[in-house]
Amino acid sequence: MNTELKKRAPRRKSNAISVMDVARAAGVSTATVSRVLNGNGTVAPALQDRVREIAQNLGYTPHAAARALASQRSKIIGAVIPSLENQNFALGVFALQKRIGEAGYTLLLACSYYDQEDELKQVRALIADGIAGLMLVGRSHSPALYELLAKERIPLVNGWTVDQHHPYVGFDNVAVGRRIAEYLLDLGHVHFGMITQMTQHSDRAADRIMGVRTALQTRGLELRHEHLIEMPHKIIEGQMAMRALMQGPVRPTAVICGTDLLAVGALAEAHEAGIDVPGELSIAGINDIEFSSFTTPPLTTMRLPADEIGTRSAEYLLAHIEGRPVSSQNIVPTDLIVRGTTGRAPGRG
Amino acid sequence: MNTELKKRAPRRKSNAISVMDVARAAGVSTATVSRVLNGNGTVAPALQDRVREIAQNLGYTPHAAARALASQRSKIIGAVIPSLENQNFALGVFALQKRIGEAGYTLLLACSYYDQEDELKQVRALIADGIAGLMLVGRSHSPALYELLAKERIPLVNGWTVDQHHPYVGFDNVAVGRRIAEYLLDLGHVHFGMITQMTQHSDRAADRIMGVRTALQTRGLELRHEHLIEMPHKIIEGQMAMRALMQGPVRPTAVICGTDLLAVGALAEAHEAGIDVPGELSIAGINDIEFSSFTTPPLTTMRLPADEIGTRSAEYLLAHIEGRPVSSQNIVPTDLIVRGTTGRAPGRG
DNA sequence: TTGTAAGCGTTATCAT
DNA sequence: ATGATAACGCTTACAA
Repeated sequence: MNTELKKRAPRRKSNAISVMDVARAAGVSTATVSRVLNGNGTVAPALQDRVREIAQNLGYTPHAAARALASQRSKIIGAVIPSLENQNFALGVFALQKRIGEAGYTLLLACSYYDQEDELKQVRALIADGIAGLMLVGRSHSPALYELLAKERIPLVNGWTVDQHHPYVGFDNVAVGRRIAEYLLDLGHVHFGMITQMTQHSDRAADRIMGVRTALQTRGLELRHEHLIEMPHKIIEGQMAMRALMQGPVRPTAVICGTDLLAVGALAEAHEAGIDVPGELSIAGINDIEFSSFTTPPLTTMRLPADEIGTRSAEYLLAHIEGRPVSSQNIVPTDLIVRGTTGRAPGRG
Repeated sequence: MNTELKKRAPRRKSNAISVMDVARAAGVSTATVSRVLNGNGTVAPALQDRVREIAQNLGYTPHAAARALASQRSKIIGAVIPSLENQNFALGVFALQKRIGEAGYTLLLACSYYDQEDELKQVRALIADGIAGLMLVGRSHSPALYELLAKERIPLVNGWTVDQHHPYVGFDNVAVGRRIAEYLLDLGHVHFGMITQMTQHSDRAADRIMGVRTALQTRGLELRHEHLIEMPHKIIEGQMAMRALMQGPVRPTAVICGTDLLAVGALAEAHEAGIDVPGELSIAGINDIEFSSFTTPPLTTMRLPADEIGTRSAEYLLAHIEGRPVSSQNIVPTDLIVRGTTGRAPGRG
């Protein structure tokens, strides 16, 4: 039997500073360095300071992959949003990133393009990358996705929605729809139109429609089928939708738009068509984007604090990861912002 | 000497499927599985198919951290942008994410908040996470950042700019400023104002100002000190700036805004002040955001294709990582979009 | 309190 | 063409 050591060419190593380098420089073991830098274990205060200083001077940054592999946890949080084109989500992600960054976590970001299968694929990739937590948008996700997350024990939070079965940070989109509809009903409107994003891709849009419908039904009114138009989420599509709405036999006097972006398009069409807003026609949006204060007239809308959703989602995830107690139900406040595009129904003034 | 095996409590393992599981199920070694899945090495075609199928059926996803550790490379690309509030950057990141996603990479996203030190910190974190490539915005970065990247041999691309010393995907912001100024000069304007973002935080803003200045000087004109206003990047700030501009002794007849967002604010102020645009005053933006087609009148601006910057940055990075040849200089086309907010100088019509 | 070394899930080297 | 196994950089169970 051969007892000599097998020799083998060393593998290509990164030229970065490692725990070994720090340990050697400090005259201690790698275990001690690790303990100091991770704040667990017990190391004499004086030694701690010395190790920390040496690590600092050497410019040591722990290799995240190695750490993740050894400890079976990572400092990466994932988020999958439908699209970054929607500023609402961009702002939410921005706030999320900021908050987790303060806690030493980094953000792995993916987009689902409003598709559940894509979303599942993205989540698989994020899991492979070892995320410690995940933020999603809405509550309609692939069952396989929920299973996967449960199996891997990865904390999840659904944003921009409320959810019976999973932790969430958001608001009740049904209530949002109801609220804006009730406001217009109180203004005497009877004939309603609605322009929304594709409900096929957005449980939020579907909820808002339901809210509007509910409010109308309570007053014995209804949202006529031909007065509900679903469009891709673009200003120009909002304009097209409004044009279609104004060509029907019964013209609505109040048009609720699922988002401000669509409302801006609707408003632009009213302008072009010479329709007086809010004299002849009231238009309302949902979101309160920066722009909405600067349309003419300024847009009446519902304020939905995207940044707060991001921040509180981050806080939920961090707390959950670190084992601190947190509520799984996180309602974020919404507000009706009355500006210039809404008024009493014509002839009810 | 003690020759018995040391026993030790097993460490907490993840319950995910590993190469071992696949290897066992296929009756081969882990090496073979790895070779099949990574497409290197040489494995009999029939075996390849079998292994691939088994891996598929088992739902095997390689552990990214372990892979990164063993292979010293990762499938993660990093990006640090000033802010996600700026839709321009959001769109660029969106395109970048999409393109690298198609190639099996994921996106680690961080924000610098327009601060070089923050940016350096974020890049450090991304490097620790083992990014295979990095996209930054602009060309003004901490020297330490450049050193770090060089030392770690991480490919970098600077977006939204041109750069003498580093790979870039973007356009010459000086030329953009010059172009819009020349257009207005040709319209007979002599008195110019300019509203821009804080140059302190943006080499792009500084470049655009220089471009405007250059154009004016060529015609023997100048941008007066009190006619250049730097503001945070908000619509309302654009409005404030315009108000200030209109209160001075010499009122400009043409105001160039560093971004469309500022231009929207400026336009709103002109409206409120009862100033006729473009009769009395021409206003131009830079960016061509979706909104700019829907202001009244629609905004004249420079089109800067953010999505193309993202896509081409992704392509540069991927090519570089995979050792394919690519150009380090990537100019993206910009266009003057003449719409309704600009016209001949008053009295020159 | 500190050190030793096993083990995390892969890849890549060497042997067969 | 395939298998055995060292090595990747770190954390942590256990020994000292």
